[in-house]
Amino acid sequence: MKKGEKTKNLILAQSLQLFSKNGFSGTSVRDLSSSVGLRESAIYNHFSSKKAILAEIFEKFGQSTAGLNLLDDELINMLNKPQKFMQTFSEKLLRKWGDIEEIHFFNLVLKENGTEINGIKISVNSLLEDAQKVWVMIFTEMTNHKFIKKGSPEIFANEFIAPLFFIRMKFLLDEDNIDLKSAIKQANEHTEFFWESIKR
Amino acid sequence: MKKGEKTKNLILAQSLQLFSKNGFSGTSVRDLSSSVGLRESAIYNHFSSKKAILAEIFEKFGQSTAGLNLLDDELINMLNKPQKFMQTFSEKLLRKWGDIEEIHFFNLVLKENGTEINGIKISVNSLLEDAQKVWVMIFTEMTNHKFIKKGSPEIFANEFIAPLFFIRMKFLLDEDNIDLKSAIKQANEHTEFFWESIKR
DNA sequence: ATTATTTGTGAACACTCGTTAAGTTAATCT
DNA sequence: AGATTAACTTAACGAGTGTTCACAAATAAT
Repeated sequence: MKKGEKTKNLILAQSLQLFSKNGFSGTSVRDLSSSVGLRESAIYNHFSSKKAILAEIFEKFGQSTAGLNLLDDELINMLNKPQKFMQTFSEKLLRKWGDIEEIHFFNLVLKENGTEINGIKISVNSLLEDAQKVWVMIFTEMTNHKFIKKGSPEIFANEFIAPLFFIRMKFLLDEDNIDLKSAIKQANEHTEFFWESIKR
Repeated sequence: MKKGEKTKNLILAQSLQLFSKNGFSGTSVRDLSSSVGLRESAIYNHFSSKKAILAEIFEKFGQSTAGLNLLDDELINMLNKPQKFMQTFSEKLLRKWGDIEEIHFFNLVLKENGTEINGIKISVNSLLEDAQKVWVMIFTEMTNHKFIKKGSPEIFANEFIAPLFFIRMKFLLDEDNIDLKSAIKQANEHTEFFWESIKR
């Protein structure tokens, strides 16, 4: 890796960290540059503007917070054991959400919710909707194969996902107070409770 | 009401609006003053600093987003009809959350989450925890009187509240896309689904 | 109606902001 | 190795920041 590429990644990483903590407006280019040990002007060798940094952060981290990429073969083969499936999935999801960069990114989305960037609106909403869509698919599949009882997959999806986001906000949001253990514990409690409502 | 008090309230109202949209750092004193038709220096007749405005916003709106104040006698007398109780309460809560000032305040808390103000940390978390505590109380009462089946009131509270916050974020967050009707509809679906899990 | 007080303006302050240009050092290529 | 390109520094720009101060206008009290 060339030197330029290296510092560019460093700038991106530090920007994510600072933007998520102090917000985009609350972070100056001088804050950024000094956090990577450079002068402010050096930033512009790698990015055309401060906004361009934010844009590239969203290009890099913006996809797939929903968890679609967690659906590997091992997991898909569990579809016929819904409780096991949900438990395994939610633990994987929470572990992903517990990653420091994912935490920073979530904080950033909350802080910059509503901001336009390259004509696209940053939106907490779309995070929720993306996650919901995945689970509507999953529950549709499960009802079709009669692995769970009949009912609206949309409602099932809402009821399953909402507590996971709730847990995320409670245990995986405040950087000084991350508690992955409690998060997973409550997610298991949730899955157990939820399973009782949808089993055949 | 004297003139001074009037403009002070105007400044507070406009500040809540602008801070919630552009963030504290993203809003200048000149933005504020011009939004109420004044010069920037006039602001300092009513507030000692920009930060003091933010502090007073949190003093004014910061209490009781949890919904404790919605628990009037009419509602308490419904405790023995849990489904009716939950349905009535959540509709009241969502209507409150659908109020424009409440929407702005929620956006503000999301944006300024983690910021210290007067030594107190602004925190999304405490909003969730406050709401949860209220419902732990309620479900404890309901289990004691055997209005609902046995089980952990903490889990019940999580399972009941999480979807309400989920709904809030989906339908009562983006100012240009408020949909109270859908919010209430989904809350009713949720209550119905949830009721099946906790009825005796 | 006159005075006292409150609320507002206009201009300025010291400082920080994002960004650019010219020149220097360091890394890469042949 | 020397030549070429990439990466960084120093210095500066115009504009915007929060805040202050002397003064003017409007309101409230006598």
